[in-house]
Amino acid sequence: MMLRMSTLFVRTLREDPADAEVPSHKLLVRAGYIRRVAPGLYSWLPLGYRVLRKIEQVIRDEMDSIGAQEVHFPALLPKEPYDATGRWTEYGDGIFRLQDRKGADYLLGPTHEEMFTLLVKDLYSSYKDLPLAIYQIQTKYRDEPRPRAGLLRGREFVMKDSYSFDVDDAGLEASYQRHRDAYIRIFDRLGFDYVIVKATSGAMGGSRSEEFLARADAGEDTYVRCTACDYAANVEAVEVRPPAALSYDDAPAAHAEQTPDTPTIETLVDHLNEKYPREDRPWAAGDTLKNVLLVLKHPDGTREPLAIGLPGDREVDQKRLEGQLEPIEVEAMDEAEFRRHPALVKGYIGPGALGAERASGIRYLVDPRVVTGTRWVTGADIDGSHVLDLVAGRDFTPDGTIEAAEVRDGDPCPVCADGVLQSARGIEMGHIFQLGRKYADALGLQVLDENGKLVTVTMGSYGIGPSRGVAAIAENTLDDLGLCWPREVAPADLHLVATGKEEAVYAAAEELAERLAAAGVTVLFDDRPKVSPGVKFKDAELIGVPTIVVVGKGLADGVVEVKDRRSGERENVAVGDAVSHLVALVRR
RNA sequence: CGGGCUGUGGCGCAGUUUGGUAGCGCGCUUCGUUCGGGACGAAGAGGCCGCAGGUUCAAAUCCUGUCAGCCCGACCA
Repeated sequence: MMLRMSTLFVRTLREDPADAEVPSHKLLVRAGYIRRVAPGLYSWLPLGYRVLRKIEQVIRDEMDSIGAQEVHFPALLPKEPYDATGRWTEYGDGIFRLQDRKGADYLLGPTHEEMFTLLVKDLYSSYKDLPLAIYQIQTKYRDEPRPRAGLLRGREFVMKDSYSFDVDDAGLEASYQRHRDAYIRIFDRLGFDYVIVKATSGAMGGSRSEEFLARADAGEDTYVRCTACDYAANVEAVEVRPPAALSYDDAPAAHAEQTPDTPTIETLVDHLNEKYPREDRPWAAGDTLKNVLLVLKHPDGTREPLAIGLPGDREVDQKRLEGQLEPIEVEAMDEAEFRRHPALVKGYIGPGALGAERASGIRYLVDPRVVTGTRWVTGADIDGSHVLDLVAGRDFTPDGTIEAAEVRDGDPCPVCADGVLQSARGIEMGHIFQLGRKYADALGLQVLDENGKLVTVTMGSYGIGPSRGVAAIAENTLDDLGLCWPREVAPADLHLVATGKEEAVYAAAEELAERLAAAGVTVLFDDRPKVSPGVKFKDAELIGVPTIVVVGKGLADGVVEVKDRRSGERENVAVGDAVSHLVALVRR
């Protein structure tokens, strides 16, 4: 098919839009792929919509190839199913809610686990019907607190979501693996640089979980990779490998010391080095046990205090913490709440007081590095005093451990002995996880097994964001000149530019474009008269079709110029060979 | 929700400090010249200066209020 620049509904912009910060956002607007309508809401112009549909088509192909069947739900949904799973409440301000003329509550679907589960329950009742995998490509709505970066975080976005249904865990594992393999084929075909990382399952519930991230500095996710083995994980999902418990037989008894004016870790370490110097090495922040007080906000509005103990050289990573507690939110304990626990002396909080306070409802969880036998300097619960040689497991026993400490470059790899972790940023483009029976339980999805017994179905959930994918792939592949699409998702196969003022050039270009189109190639044909060559070349580079063909001054010598958008390499091809040459190039 | 910034033709911006006929570049229209790297000349079209109220002879500009947007932090495809 042929798209003519002279009539294509597009206007390229010479300057970056003022409201865009991220490169992909700037370029998608400048090249005329999308237009902003309201925060987090974008209209698709012809070029952008073509890219979106091509991504969707790759996804469809591969989902169909593993036997997943496409269905389609409404985006406008009744409240009841979301009440049944508690998510009408859990989602809070995150969903768009509305009422019909009778006052009944509805929502614009932020995700469709409930609907899929109920649909299967509606139709199926036997183990013989399983396994089943169904999916849809749907517009989702989430009232994001802060939409940003164009398509990267919108309030309306397109999601491919699929769900697997199995009678037992082995079946779920197999379904998960099938999807994982299909995802790898999808992302390979899309032709950009991605990584698969361990992930937390987030608000959807469930256990085993992996994310597909497009590598991009503009991404919102931080992940780590091991320098030695193939371990890769979202920082939220990193599980610190706890050191072995230490013997504390020869440890001195804990002893409180005067440490006036040491409310921070830094002042404390300085004080220790001055007054209680160690023989082997100076005191360091990592020798101290810092106790941080937080408040957990449950979805139902209740607030629960929580104390976290971690090595003093690390901060609490709130995102990481919330990743594990979802849907609970976390915030720092404020002054008023602090005063309700008089045993807590700000700046000098230790496990001692936390022990006493635990009866009044403060749970005390520690970093996994705080294992039995480790010796710490920590608050004595008296202003200006700390305890030295406080031994975990002897002098205090926490309620458990929690992954709350920040992950840093250079931390040891959790799985291999040789490597250390290195971090980078990425854009979450796909997420697969084993939901288990959370939704099936909540909504009563059961089938009869071969013994005639009712069993609860186990589910997997698999998402890809095609609209975010447009931005993620753009971000991952663009260069200084503009967008630079992988062949599989480009809005056209070729960008054919006619330059010059002679009629003959346009006639030759027109004929070439028509023959290519007839051969099944999608040609974006710049047939605009009276537009200078410079403008056409700049537009072609900005729009980012992978191959640019120039019909112009070479025509006198019987050649057209074929240029690779990414490498910039150009070659002359005889006019007579152009069609076969280009068809082969595009099909490669 | 906290912090920072910004609202002026379709787009990007100046003008606001010090009130006095609303400007520049890009884009758009017409004519002519140009035609391989965002061409040139001439003539045009297009603006309740975010909104409301106030001060003043006079408000884009000062005051009060309000709304919206963007960016940075807590959410997710």
